[in-house]
Amino acid sequence: MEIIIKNVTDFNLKYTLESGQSFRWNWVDDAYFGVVQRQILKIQQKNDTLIIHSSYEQDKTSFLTHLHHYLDLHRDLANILNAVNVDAYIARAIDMFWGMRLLNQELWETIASFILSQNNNIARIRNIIRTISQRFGQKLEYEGYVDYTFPDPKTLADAGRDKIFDCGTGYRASYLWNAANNVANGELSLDALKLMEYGCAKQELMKLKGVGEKVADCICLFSLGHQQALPIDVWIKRIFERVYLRKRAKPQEIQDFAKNYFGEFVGYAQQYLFHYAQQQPDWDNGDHLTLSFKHK
DNA sequence: TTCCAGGAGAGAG
DNA sequence: CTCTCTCATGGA
Repeated sequence: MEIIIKNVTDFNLKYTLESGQSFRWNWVDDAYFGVVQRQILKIQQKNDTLIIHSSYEQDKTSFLTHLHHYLDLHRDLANILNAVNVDAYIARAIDMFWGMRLLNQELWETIASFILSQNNNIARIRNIIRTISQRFGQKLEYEGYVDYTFPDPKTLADAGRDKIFDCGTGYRASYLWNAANNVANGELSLDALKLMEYGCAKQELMKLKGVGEKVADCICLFSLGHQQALPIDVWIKRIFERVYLRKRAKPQEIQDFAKNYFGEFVGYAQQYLFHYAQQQPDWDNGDHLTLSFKHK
């Protein structure tokens, strides 16, 4: 089917799909291809119009509803960015990547992806996830583009640790296999997780081996829609130590400062800072905080 | 060759 | 509680 969404405000497809929160989108010729809801999606943006093609052919209304949710289009981004735009440093990040949104991705795939992300780089994470999907997922084809669903927990549990290791997952293989078993046997309920508050969901996720504070926060932010989650990876740690706190800081200190400084949408602030720092660190611009124009 | 990547677990102190 | 070491892998 084809879906045209017009008058999309404050949305940038490229920044949203290439900001390190999803590992599954591929740019081919003039469009992004990916897998959502076990269907291939082809998405293009022309100014304020989204052109979406999919192999999915049933129930257009519910598909459209899910698409809005997935792309985070139901939120008032301008309001959010205005709230976190409290100094000249993040102002540059916001200005440069205006329209970047936090996705609401499928939960199990997000759990698995960020278990695999630890002590790893984005390019290699993408390769590993592609390999796992190719070997254990279901093959899909649309307009000549071939991709694979991410395998469900039971499939990975049945495959075994060694087969997961063979996908290049390294020491994380046992973590992923363990998580797959926990979900498959009902010890961890994905449906229950979706209903929990942020703190409760994070705590529940951290019961999984291989899921610590940072990975749990990624899952909360990139799948469960908890905008107050602040994943602290090496980049975010560097930003807060060099730009904001100007000293070595433990994760909890950064959490406390950031929550107070940026407020309830700190997760969105984090995404802009992360993407900005990756492309143009600009660490030692010491005058940015004295130029602070909104923060009291 | 060594270092690094959207870290976390285990052990020592 | 905090600090340190280790865990596979591939690209720079």
